Amino acid sequence: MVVTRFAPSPTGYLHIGGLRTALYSYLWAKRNNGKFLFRIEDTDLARNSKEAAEAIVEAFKWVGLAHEGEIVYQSERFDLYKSYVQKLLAEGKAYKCYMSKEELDALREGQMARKERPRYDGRYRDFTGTPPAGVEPVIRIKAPTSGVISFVDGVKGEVSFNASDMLDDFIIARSDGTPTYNFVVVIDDALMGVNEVIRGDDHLSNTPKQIILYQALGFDVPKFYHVPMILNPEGKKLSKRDGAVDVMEYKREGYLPEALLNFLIRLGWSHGDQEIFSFDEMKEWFDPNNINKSASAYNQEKLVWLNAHYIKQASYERLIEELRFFDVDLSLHVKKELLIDALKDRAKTLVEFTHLAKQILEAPMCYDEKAVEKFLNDDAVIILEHYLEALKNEKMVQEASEFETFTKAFLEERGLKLKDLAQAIRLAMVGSSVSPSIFEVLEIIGYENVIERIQKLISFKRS
RNA sequence: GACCCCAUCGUCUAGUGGUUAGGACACCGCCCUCUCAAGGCGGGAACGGGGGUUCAAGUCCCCCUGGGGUCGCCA
Repeated sequence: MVVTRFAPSPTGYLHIGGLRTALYSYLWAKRNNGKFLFRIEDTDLARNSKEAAEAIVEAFKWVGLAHEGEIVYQSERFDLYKSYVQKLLAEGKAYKCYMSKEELDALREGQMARKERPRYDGRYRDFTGTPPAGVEPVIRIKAPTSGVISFVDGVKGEVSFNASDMLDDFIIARSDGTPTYNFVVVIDDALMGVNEVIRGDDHLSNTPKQIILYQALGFDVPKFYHVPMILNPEGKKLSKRDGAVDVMEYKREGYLPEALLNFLIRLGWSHGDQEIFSFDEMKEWFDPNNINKSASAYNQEKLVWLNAHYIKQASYERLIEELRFFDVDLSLHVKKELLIDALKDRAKTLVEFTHLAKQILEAPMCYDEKAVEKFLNDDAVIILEHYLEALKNEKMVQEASEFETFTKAFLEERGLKLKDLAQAIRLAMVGSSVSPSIFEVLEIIGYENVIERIQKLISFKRS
């Protein structure tokens, strides 16, 4: 059975790159009827926060990736890790190192000055004398000093490292007794039964260290997939300066989670020429073995296009529900379906959707200057006034088709074209020269409000 | 600097020795049209460079260049 996991460290929000590896892990587990587990890597008590862990879980909920079982918190498993440290110590596979931080820093500085790769020199590897007083030791693993460590990565293919220029006796437990990252990752993955690890390729060079640990601990080494990083549009590492990296920021900006997921799955992976993937299709076809080897640049336009696509596809109920987050409640509006139909081809995000909706729902507070100048000259005001009179005399016009019939008859009597009046009406309705079809807008706004808005524009122009 | 990884249109990608190098986003043009979108049709646009191997190289090998990652008592 395939068991995968997502294991973020709670130092902030859920990063977009993290979400992508989580998605891949989730999909691969689902495709194989396996399990997708969730673990919070909070061994560094000083840097982690409860709030950050909660924020990540919340983001996970938003995108709809469900994990199996309880969330594992590493901070609650220190005793477990300690027992494995003791085991390695007892077996002579790890040892106490009494080197102080100052000594270590001095060693590194010297190495850097000589342009060498900074590394521990192994001075306590075979130490048997009496330890220096007043130094709490760290625990180091005895790593091989020669040979080659290689593994077959599901994405990169065969990768190998020379132990001699890669490894040193790295620390598995700090002087305060807490275990370090590489150590706990290995123990937890092994104990949780994780056998396929999909993660960012920034972990590629940690992998030989972890393999050493798997072997020292007597665990099976899992299959690794190192997925390339997401770059910014300039091809550099994605950072906060490049816009949204926090997943929840996408929610605030009006993106649908399925658009985000669809965007992420196509960043580095493909299924022929297909662009749009339903969640079921993702689960059916995703395979980490054909993830692209090269890094891909974040491309906002594609996300926007995908989002527009999913907005077009969304049901009335869904859209009404999503819009609540932006303080727009359409549920009681009599023309809500017409409104939604009119806007969903035009809004690229839900934020845009709310702006467009409000523009129609609320009478304009001001008018676009250029539009007034261009479409509301003296002749146009007169036509509009006549139109207003005619409309008042008509008593009641309701549907878009009725507004259209009425308007066209009005124009024909005067030998005018729709062009001569349409923009003036639009200006009266929404305050600008851009809107959905005016007849639909008129129906949505309703006879009485239409009259009011036309009157308002005329008096604005006349004053 | 050392080590590791990578390299097809501007971007995401298809391509696994023989292709007019395909699709999508973006861009441009046309159609539709009450504006703006949406939609339809069409267009420009790529194999980083140099050596090999081969009848044949975007595809295999080497070098260069360029990019990315990692080198913590962070994860």
